[in-house]
Amino acid sequence: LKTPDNGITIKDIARLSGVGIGTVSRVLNGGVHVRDETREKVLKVIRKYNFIPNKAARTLKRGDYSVSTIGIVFPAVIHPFYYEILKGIYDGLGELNYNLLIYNIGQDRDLMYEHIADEGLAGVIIVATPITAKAKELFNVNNTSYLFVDYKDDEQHSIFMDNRNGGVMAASYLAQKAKTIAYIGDNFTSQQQDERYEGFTSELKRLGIDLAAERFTPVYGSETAEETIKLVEAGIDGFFYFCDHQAYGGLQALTEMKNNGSLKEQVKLVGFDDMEPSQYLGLTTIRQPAHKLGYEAARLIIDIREKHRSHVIQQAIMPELIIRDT
Amino acid sequence: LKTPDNGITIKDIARLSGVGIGTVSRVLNGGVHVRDETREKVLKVIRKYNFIPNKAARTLKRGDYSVSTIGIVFPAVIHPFYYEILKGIYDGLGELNYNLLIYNIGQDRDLMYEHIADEGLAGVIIVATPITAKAKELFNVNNTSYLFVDYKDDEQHSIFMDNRNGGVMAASYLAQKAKTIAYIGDNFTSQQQDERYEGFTSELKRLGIDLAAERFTPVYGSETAEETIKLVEAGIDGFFYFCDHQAYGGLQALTEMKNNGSLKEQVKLVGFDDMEPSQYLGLTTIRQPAHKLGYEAARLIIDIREKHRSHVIQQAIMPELIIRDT
DNA sequence: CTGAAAGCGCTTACAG
DNA sequence: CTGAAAGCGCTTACAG
Repeated sequence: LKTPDNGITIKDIARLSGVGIGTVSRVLNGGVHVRDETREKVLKVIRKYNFIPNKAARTLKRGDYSVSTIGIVFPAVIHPFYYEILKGIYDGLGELNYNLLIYNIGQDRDLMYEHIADEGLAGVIIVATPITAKAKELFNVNNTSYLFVDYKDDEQHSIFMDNRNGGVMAASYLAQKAKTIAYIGDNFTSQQQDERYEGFTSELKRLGIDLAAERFTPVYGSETAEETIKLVEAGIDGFFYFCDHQAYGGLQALTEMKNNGSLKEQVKLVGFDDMEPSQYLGLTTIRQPAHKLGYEAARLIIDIREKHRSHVIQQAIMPELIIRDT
Repeated sequence: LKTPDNGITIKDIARLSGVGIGTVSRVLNGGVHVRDETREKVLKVIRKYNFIPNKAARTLKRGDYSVSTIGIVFPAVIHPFYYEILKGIYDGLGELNYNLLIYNIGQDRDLMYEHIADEGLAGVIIVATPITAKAKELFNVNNTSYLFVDYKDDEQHSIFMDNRNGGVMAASYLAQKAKTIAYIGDNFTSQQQDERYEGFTSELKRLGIDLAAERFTPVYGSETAEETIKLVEAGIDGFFYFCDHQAYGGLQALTEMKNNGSLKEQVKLVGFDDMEPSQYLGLTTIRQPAHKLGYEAARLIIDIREKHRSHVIQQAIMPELIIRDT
């Protein structure tokens, strides 16, 4: 998790080169007011011992401003959708001149948050995952602002999709186009899926339609296609998938059935995300403006930091039904 | 570029809350051995003055190992391909427990490199762009290892695609499938394009074929499709595009022509990258294993740092011709 | 539970 | 040109 520096200090270098530490420091900082001969001597020792100046000491003494950096935390499993969000964050922070520090320590989340909290960051963006009460406490004590993205925490700043309404949109579309409707979801539980599912089933119920079947499969792999084929054979003609990548599996199933002549009637598919391939594949889907989500998050975290707002921001972004061939 | 802290120190907080600085520090560090009443009092002042502990002082005193962080530099314009590389870097560094610090300061590159150099990073990965001699000098003096990815610097550690051979592959494929061949490239100059172009044209020449036309268009937008239509009408039946996204424009042109009946003969297209939509679209392309490139880069920069190698690493990765429908 | 003090590794006036 | 010393803002034994 951490790497020690090699333990050599400016004092060692001074002793080893037979000069004072001030002289070593001068060599390190541009070498002005140092005799060439002395400088060479010191430089040789520095290189020999692979000396790296202690950054903390340097910063402390110099009274450096800290370069503005925003920390980013991703969930353990990264769906491609999150990369779209990351692009948005990168673009948004770029305009505001902030760097991104992406944390990547999977094993011990608590330790990670401890780190983040005393990193002195300008803010932290937490993508698509909750955090522990302990982590929140750490952030608070250290005055580190944080913002949830694509996740709704009722008591903290959050910017998120209106997943429930996305589910409603899918339901009302399929209700018009299909007779027997199924849901194929992700076999991982998530707030996002819970809400889409709730919106989808509630709207179906409101329209007097029963959900005919539901399956939960991995986002990647062949299972989604296989389940789709079975369900089509069982008479389902309308599918709502948790995400586009699962819908691609459905699309593949349909192509297969078309090719071997087993597809009897029209089957409608609705995805969720509107990832790049969807436009080329003609997939009807619920579009999440991922880039916008990230971009807005970037602006928001800076805003929170600067304005020191007292009220909790809860910003919902509405998805959009994109009707294509399916 | 930088933000000053608000100038408040632990000393101020101590004075303002009527306690010693040790007590403030204890509150800051978990609050053990502090009376609840005292803690609340101090916390109130901390919050009131929005005190953020100086990270440098903390780190220095604690003798913290520095958490291992690798800096990442992107070119000003980010092609989606680089995000694939980033995923690979993220995954590779994740396994090794390093964080990613993505620099995002577009305006003043030199100042950025200065920053990076005295950041005390475990290493720097520079994606698809050269750097100035001055930046190299800064990295060297501060003992900061760096590695070029998807760019070849003959004198520095580099991991890159064999773009020239990619061009050769495209040429030999099209030479078999088409009679009249054109190149449609990016209207930005880059090392990558220079090499693909060189490989492509050299191989055509070797096979006794003349390049019938070349055009340079923006990667995004409608120009590529428009140019493709014009060239097909002029008799071109084989296209090599700088990248998949330009080839998608070509694909779109073909679909359009097919639909209005103006497509007389078979036209072959070859892209470069093998981005996700390509597999769905049946695009023949030269695959660059972008994820692998990033993943290997992550392992390499750590290796360079740990082994303190003296010889320069020059690792070429071979692309692969993926034949699909076009 | 709390305060006073030492010291982390540097940089930078200040003398010489 | 060079050395000795102060001090950056914290943390953490050490007393009390």
